[in-house]
Amino acid sequence: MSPATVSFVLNETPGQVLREETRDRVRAAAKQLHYQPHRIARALRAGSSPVVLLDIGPIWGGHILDGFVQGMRDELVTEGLTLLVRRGDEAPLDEMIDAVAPRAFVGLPSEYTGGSHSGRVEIEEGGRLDGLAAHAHTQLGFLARLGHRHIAVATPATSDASARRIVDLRLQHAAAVRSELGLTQVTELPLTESPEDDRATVAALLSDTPEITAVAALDDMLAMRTLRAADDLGIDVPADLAAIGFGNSAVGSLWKPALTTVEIDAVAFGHRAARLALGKPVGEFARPASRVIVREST
Amino acid sequence: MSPATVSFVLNETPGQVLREETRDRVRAAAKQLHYQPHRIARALRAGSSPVVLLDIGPIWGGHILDGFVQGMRDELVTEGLTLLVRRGDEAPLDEMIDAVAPRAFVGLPSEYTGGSHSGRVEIEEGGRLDGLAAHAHTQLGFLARLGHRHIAVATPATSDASARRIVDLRLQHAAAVRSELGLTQVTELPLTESPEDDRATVAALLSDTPEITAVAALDDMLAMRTLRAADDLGIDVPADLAAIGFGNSAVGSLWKPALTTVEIDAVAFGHRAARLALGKPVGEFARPASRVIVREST
DNA sequence: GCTAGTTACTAACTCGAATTAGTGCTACCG
DNA sequence: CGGTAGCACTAATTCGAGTTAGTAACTAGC
Repeated sequence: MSPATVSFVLNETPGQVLREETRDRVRAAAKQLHYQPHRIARALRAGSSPVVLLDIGPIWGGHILDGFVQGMRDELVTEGLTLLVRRGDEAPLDEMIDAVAPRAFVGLPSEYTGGSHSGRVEIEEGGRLDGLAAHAHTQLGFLARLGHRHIAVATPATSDASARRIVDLRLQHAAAVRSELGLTQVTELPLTESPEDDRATVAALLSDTPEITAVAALDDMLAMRTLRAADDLGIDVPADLAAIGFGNSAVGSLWKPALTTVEIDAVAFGHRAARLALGKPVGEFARPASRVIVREST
Repeated sequence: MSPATVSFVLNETPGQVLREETRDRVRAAAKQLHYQPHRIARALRAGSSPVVLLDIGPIWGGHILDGFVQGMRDELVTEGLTLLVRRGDEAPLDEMIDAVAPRAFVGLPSEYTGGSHSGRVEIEEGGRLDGLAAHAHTQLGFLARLGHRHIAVATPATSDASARRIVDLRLQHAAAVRSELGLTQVTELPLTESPEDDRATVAALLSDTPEITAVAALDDMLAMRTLRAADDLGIDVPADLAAIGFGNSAVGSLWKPALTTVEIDAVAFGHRAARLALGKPVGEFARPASRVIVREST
């Protein structure tokens, strides 16, 4: 068995004429010897590892993320690629790209700018139809249809720059759909990790701007912080203050009152992201990318 | 500049006599040419990528995980290694090990058995002093000291085999510390994703075994499911039923009543895991690996 | 027996870095 | 002038897979 012949068989090199019997012999030998191609050597030749790196921003988590990852994986396995996920708290992005040499890189709105690395794709999620802007539309539109005009947007009171960037991006989307939805005002409501502080913040906001009748939160956790503060202040939800979350997390349905929230079709987003990263054509969304799950808090 | 000389300088090969001026010239040239050593080629020579793969079981999440990852990373950067984390829902473990060829592999109690891969370390977390057994001791011991004798352990009603394995492991730990703590009985309380089902399960358990006065949950989420069910059933917490969580997650302090929980020193565990994986000696714990955060639910 | 066609072979080389053994050159000392 | 450090060089190899060009061995047809 020459290395060349073996290579032709195992990699099914097109245009190579080999007897079927020979192919069988090679395959049998490979099996018997438990031949496992050395991936690093392959990667060296190919120029990159059979890996796509997904960089998650600091905010996303839980339910949505799971679906997104799932969707990307579905798409990548068809190409024999493995998905690697980097969370905000893990190794620095550069270090990670350097260490694994991925075939492609997918970043949700991130700090990462510039870069000569091949196959790098940035998803800016600003899409009017399928990005965060659309989700803002879904969330605020629902409140608008219920008659709310003054709405507060609950955000995390973070000082982290990259987290802040995402928050600002989402506030911009909210502002962008404001007039279209006939909303009078959209105010920011920055919440912390402390229930006491949050109570004070909510109380201050409502006394400053009593016209506010609803809170749209950037995630379910923030919505629940709001509900907790409202409960502490003796505010009736949803009669005096409605609240809607984002992401349809598990605790939301458990809360009392059960949290109304926006669910997004994360799996479909994952598919899209993967196809984009691989340079394959992305199709249309089969159904709306986000929808409201109505429960008791609105 | 010969390749050999350059290699000696850049890798600081010990035992090589070189003039400082030459070293400087090499370094300057490397900088000017933006020399970036190709990691895959390096990995090929070294036999593995400069990466340690951490495999998280299906249960862990949130707060604890963050600390653990942080701790491992602290330790690994000193060796120039990058930490990669695999969650339960991502690519299969084999595929991932195959794709990145990590220097070492760290698995929390997992399905993964056998394996010729070098540097693979399984952490069985059964340690009496510093593992899950110790945490069970911390959690149940606290309830025992409050006078509880019949305790229910809230578990996720999962059918997933690997998740089930971890649950069983933790139930075993609970059973193991039972007699030592003077507890009469430790019963399993399997909770689902449905508040209605949970309410029925809790009601059934308490009518079958009215002696039960406390619930110890395997994580905070399960503790909150229990609290939700208790609230629905009109059970007074903590007077008629106490509840303690595990993991000190963010929502726990937000809940009403605020959740008593067990916090574990995840960063220290991360350090240990990394040192273990690298074959370095692991020291003693400076302080208890877990402690109770007392709030209103007990 | 010659030619053409089929099939599998050998040998050399790529990817990029690291490492070894051996060599050449300079400078200094006795 | 010979000997010996001190220093940097050349050339060859390794890691494992994959690829290419050229060739050898065999069979079939005329």
